[in-house]
Amino acid sequence: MPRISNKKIADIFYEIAEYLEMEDVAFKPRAYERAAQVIETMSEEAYDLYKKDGAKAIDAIPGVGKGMTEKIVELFKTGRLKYLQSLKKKFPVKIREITAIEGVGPKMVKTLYKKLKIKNLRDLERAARAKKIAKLPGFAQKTQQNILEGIEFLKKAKGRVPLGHYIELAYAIRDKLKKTPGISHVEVAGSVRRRRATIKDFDLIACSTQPKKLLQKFTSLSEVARVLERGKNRAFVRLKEKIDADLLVLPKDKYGSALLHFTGSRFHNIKLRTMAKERGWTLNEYGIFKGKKLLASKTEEEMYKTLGMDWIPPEIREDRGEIEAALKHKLPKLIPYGSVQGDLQIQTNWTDGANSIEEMVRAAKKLGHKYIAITDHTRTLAMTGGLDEKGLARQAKEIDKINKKNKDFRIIKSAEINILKDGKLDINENGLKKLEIISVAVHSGFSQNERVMTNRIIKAMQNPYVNILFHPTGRILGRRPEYAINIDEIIKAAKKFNVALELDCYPDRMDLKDTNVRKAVAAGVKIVIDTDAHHIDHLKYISLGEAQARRGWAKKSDVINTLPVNKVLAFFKKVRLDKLRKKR
DNA sequence: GCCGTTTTCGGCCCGACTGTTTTCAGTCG
Repeated sequence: MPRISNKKIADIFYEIAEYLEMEDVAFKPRAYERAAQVIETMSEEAYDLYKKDGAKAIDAIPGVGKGMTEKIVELFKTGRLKYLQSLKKKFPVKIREITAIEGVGPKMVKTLYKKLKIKNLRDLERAARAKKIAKLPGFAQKTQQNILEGIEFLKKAKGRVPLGHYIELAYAIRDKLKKTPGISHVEVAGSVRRRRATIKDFDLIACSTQPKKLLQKFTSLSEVARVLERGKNRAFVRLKEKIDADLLVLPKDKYGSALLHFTGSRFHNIKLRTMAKERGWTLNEYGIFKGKKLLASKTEEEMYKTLGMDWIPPEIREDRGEIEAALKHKLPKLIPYGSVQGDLQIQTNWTDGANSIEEMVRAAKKLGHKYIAITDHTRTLAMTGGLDEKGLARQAKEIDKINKKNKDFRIIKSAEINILKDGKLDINENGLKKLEIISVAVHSGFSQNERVMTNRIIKAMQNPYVNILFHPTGRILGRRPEYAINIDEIIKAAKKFNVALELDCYPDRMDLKDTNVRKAVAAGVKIVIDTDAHHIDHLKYISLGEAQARRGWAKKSDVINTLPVNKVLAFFKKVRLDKLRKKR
């Protein structure tokens, strides 16, 4: 049975949604999109659910009913989907490839295919260059030009990008707009405000008495490469950094409704609007209305309160139960920003890091950290010059020396120990004993099958010395998928063997992902938030980790390194002693 | 195609902007 990934199922459902959109089918496209989005971001693989509990487990996925369950099961059984094949037969078009162009949707694809037999991006580019597009009914010069420019952009753009590489730019743009006359509010909304691990564009909202002036300033910022849209209260630009930015400007008393609208997520908004509708109200970016009467718009708190619920932190606005919790006044108290007191994964120039231990210490202190763990790679990671037992001992001496010089700061002796293919560690027991925190990670054999990989990691976690599993699923955003592991079993083992799971918040990793954090936390597994810094400039990413922990509904008490250093060390020491005692 | 403290049938979020139009369809968020 082919192991079809969630990503693959989601891609197929998105594709179906576009084909149905093309045929003007009502409502179904959104049903498929909604299901695709849920499957794409859920914590466990649908395939694992199916193997364990059969079709009923698939049917239990929110947004997936009888029809889609059948289709998913067919994919698992045959690796194919007859329904998609029949859609493709009718319109043999690479629809998602073409609709990736900004401003080109399913309806245009249909015309392009019917009139010019355009099936993919290459056909489209050729037709546009030959000036054939402008002659089509409903198309003209401008559309043809937009298509050509859109194709050029697509060639350079990378799709969704890691938040951490762009977040500073988003806020820099916000800050530039702050000084515009007439402005009362300006804020970054959208997936940046929700702190999704990857983003597609920037959504900004502002309130101003002079929207024209503000939009003028926005579209003429030095960061802007091209203006895509510009209306009375909205503009859409393409930045030189190969990412788009959207600005919505409304009057001051609409700040709350505008911010809510532009923060999303889409499905969070849809649920709120449906709730408003059930009461005979309407909800839009201008407020909540009963007929023409305005019920709320000034602040988000007021908006939520009018709907009978508590204010919901943006990080969890994904329609994953937060609305129901807010209605019952039972939202979790999410870990506050600034809670993490020390970073427990840092590489230095002893292996593949760029800076010395002392440089890392200085940078960490500047950030307000009270401690860091030095976690250079170990022996078998040869390309990084991994340390063996002797190397670790030499490094320990160096750490002792620096610790003596720093009274108000503590360096913890640790390592990122390699889990070998059979689940053994590449540092012997004597070496392990000398470390204060023992963290382990997989760095090879990524293609092992799920059973082998899962057992391998669980075997490592059983080792009584092991405290933390680093970047548990191994994903690199946009480059490498998670390795095949059964995250449920990993979480169960983490609980059983008292091993913390890392939320590695280097922007390209963000691993554990939000939905896995939520599962781990629900299972009572402890989390640590680390940057995996290889350079002093990486330490600042810790707030991205806090953001993602919030997205996983984590509380401060779920995260070990919110504790002061003595408690952190005591915690791990106790775990080790308990495990050694049990072993005997 | 999904879903249900009104429901297993009858609903399904809402508005701005563009381009090609003479009142709107398509796209986007």
